[in-house]
Amino acid sequence: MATPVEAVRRFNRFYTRRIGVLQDRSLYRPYSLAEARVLYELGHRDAPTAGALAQELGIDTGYLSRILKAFARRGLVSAGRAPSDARRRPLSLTPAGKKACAALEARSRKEVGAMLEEVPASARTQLASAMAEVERLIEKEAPGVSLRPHRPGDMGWVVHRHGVLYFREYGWDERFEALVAGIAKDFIEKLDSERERCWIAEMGGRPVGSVFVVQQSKTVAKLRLLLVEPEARGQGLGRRLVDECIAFARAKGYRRLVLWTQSCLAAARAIYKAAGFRRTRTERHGSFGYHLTGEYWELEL
Amino acid sequence: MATPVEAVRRFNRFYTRRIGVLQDRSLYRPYSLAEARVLYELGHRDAPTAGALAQELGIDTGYLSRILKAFARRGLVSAGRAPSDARRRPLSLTPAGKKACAALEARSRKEVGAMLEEVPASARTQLASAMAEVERLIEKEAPGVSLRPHRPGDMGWVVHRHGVLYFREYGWDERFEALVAGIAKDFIEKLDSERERCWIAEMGGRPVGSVFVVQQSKTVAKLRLLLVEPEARGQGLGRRLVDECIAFARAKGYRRLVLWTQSCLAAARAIYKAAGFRRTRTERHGSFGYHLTGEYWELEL
DNA sequence: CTCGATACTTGACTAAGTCAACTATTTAGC
DNA sequence: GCTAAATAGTTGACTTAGTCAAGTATCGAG
Repeated sequence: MATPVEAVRRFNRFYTRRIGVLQDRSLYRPYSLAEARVLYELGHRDAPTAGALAQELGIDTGYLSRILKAFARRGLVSAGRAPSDARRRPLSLTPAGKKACAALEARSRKEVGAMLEEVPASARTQLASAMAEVERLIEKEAPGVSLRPHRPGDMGWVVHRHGVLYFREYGWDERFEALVAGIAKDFIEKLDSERERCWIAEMGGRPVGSVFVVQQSKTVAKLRLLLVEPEARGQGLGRRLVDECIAFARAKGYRRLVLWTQSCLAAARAIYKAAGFRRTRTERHGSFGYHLTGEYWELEL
Repeated sequence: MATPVEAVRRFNRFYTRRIGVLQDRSLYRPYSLAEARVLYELGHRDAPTAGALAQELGIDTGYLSRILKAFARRGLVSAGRAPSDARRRPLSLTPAGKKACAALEARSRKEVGAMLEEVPASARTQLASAMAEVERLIEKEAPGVSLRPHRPGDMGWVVHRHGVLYFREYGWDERFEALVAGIAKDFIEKLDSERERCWIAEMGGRPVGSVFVVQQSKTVAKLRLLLVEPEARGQGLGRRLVDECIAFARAKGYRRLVLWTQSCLAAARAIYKAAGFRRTRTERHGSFGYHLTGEYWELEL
């Protein structure tokens, strides 16, 4: 795959062409593309001023002024007056303007619909969500991360991502993934929902992290399957997940929170250490195709 | 989420604006956007004719002719002559033209790079792949489906998608997902790679289906976890996966291929039936939050 | 009340893009 | 091999789109 810069440039070329095709002049008749965009904005916002429109659409104010004048002449828009500032002229569509806007929209919808006919039906929603993703990624700040309890599909996600990431980052083979699958299975089948819990971290509607607390004995809880996706790292999510577990274990009256990890998992170990865990024991073992050193950590609550 | 048509329209508005910003006139100086696009194409294709360029870029031939003439005057392009057809004039950049093209590209790269600075680093590759996906979905036919053996991450994917899809389509809760996780775990841990197998169906680089064959006894193989993603349905993939299993079971000398399914899974049952399986027994049970009728099917090999 | 912004308009212009008619050549039909 | 239709590209005459800077009206701060 090319670098992001090249990928974006490629996409720009592609979409410039595509928009050119989609925005054939004749589609907007009797309006120009700029006019059509203005009409659209007027139909979808609440009495904007000329300046706001110019900024939103990125067009010259002089040009816009002329377009609006032409619209006014044709009886499509009427300019009110702002109560507080007589320079501002809040614009709104007249009934005729609304009709023109609706007609234009209908045509656009039809045109896009025709284009979508070419796309296999199954791919259309994929297309919609890929487009939404592009927009989200360009436009918005990284969306906030929220935690939620697990729901159907999440156990599989946890297994899947453990499998992929530990293979990619440490080379661990499917046996590790199978271990995780077993833990996930047991979690669901033996779940005591009063004393055990799973948190899924979500960012922009997709999971980016997980952690589990399960009961090891009446007084000892065990933290398991802490995972943070690469794209969500470096913002304290791991720590947040661990803190959630600690608070939960305390609230439920456990006396100790324990966990098992590997010496090579530096990021996770740093989190445990910072959260107050102590290493109690280490143990060499050969698993998932490697020689590993397992570590037992615990935290008195 | 809106309909695909609305989503595409929204994206068009969004990207029109974005491209407008990105394609500020001054960026291409001393060329116009159209000139820059022509220059780019000239630099990246092998002696195209004017007609080919016009078609590729979707611009008027007359306009293009003028642009090319201006380029020729500035010594950026030279038109050769096609050996077979004297009307065609294969175009190529002179060294000066190549230099101009490279300069333009460098500027574009810099500009896009600056824009990408605003996007969190972790999101950049996501952006690139979302863009590639949009392009792929619009442009290309649905890519072909291929089968491959499993690799790390696949077991989790199988669990995940079973969890999500059976919940969405039939309401089955996490206990079903846990059952699948157990099957996946056992598959890896007890795998006899000579007599057992998993196939993952891939479309455009992402998994869209699965099926497993495991050994039940020396002479009996069992087909499990047949799954086809909604986007890949309706093109015989389910049948293809089942056929793969049958061929494998035959090749390995099994005498019978059996499977367990549910009466409500109409699509799967139809596939089994068409492949020659017979139902041998049914059994009511309550699982995953529903009253279900399990069915045992088998095929003499 | 004055000065410097702000919101919008206007005049004068250039660049961009379109359309149809034109030349030169090729291809297909007879 | 000649002619008509088709194709590749060019040109002239035009419209539209977009820019820039100067202009008017109004506002807010001192």
